Amino acid sequence: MSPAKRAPRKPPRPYHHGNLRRALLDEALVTIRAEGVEGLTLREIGARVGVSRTALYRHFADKRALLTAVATEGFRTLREQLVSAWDAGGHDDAAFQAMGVAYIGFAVANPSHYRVMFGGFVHAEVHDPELEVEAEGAFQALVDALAALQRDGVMRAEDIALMATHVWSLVHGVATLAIDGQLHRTGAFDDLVRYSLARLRTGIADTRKA
Amino acid sequence: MSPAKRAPRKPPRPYHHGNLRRALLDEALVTIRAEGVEGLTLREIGARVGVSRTALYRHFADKRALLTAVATEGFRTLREQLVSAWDAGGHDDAAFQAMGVAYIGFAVANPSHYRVMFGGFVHAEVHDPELEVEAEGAFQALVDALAALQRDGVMRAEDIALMATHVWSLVHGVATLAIDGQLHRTGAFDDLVRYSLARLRTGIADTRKA
DNA sequence: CAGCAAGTGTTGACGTTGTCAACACCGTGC
DNA sequence: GCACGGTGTTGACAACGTCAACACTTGCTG
Repeated sequence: MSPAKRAPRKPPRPYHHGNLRRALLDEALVTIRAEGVEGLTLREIGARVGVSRTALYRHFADKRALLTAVATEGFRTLREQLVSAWDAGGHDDAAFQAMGVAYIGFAVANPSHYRVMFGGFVHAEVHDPELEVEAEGAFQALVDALAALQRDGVMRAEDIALMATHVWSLVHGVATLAIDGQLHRTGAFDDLVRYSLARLRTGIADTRKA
Repeated sequence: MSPAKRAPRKPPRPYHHGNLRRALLDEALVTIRAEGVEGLTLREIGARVGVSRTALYRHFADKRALLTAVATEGFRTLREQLVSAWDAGGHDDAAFQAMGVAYIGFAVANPSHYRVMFGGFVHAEVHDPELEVEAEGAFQALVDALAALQRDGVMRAEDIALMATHVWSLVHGVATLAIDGQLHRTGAFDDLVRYSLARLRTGIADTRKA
């Protein structure tokens, strides 16, 4: 055994962590992914990062603030994936379908994270400006794509916010029902996604003659 | 002050409650409605019913079981309201729209209750047979209506489970986004509901010549 | 009618959790 | 070289879900 009981030389971890906020956020996301939102405890993520249970309070006001930050990152990631899908395609009809698949895919691949974003653990009359910005950004990705399609005469030339919200509602609905395990009634999940996006498209497509 | 400290004559409440399960369920729903799911504590609802904190365990296995029962009642109420809307109309296109309005209306009028049904507080790999039955019943109301409309040539003659799930996804999406306060970007909520249901209808309508 | 068993409700206690208050350590600027 | 704000720690507390042990009540069996 090492004789030095006190004053250990070269402690492997200095008193100040360096970027504890980042580390806590990462660890929180890992834990949520593994055990769900309900399984997240402040004490455990502190321990996992190698820090005491209340160190977190120097970086987040409370548990809700931590979850809000997690949600904010989720919206940022979601927007990136939506934009990627849209840009990878030809900014056309097919690319729009790909965006829908990407949205639902994000939710299904990260169910617990998605739940933090929409499950009511956050906000509830509290407005976090940073969260609003990122959520708005993800929504805007959808609006931009629809605007392009309207311009090209692919989609109806209607109130774009209304149309975007309609589209969002559908993919959000499919995503949350899938996450909640409510889709066992239908056959293959991929078939449902394809069908639903096709019917969505029919509903908002421009049917005028060119 | 009454001299009788012990052995009070005629206790206003007998030892056995009579129908404690029913009372607990009602009180739980009232509390959830008032303070949300997160605000529900077993101790408080016990106290509110005038019973000790653990009396509840004679009627529900644990907190989750109580919430599952609340969710089950929610699905039952939802089905009733859907069927009412469908039957009140002429079993036609307009009645179907009314069903959509009723669905979203239920969620918006009972946001916390709706969240218990879909927010992942329940099931999560656990299957409650009674819950499944009621959830299935609500879904079936939708299937029945769509089947009638397909028969009448109003809606496309496609896989009915697929179509019903698509419809369900849309109304569920609108409902949850509304509950989560994510629809402030759009204008009047009623306009969105009308628009969304109209576009939904276009997407699944039968366009063949009669 | 005696008594026993199952059902129902109570009290006490335990471990866990989020959070606050008070204190300790660290780095930087005067 | 020293004060100070930022950062991390320990101790404590109330609230919560849940278990175990006990008490009362009702209804059945002999």
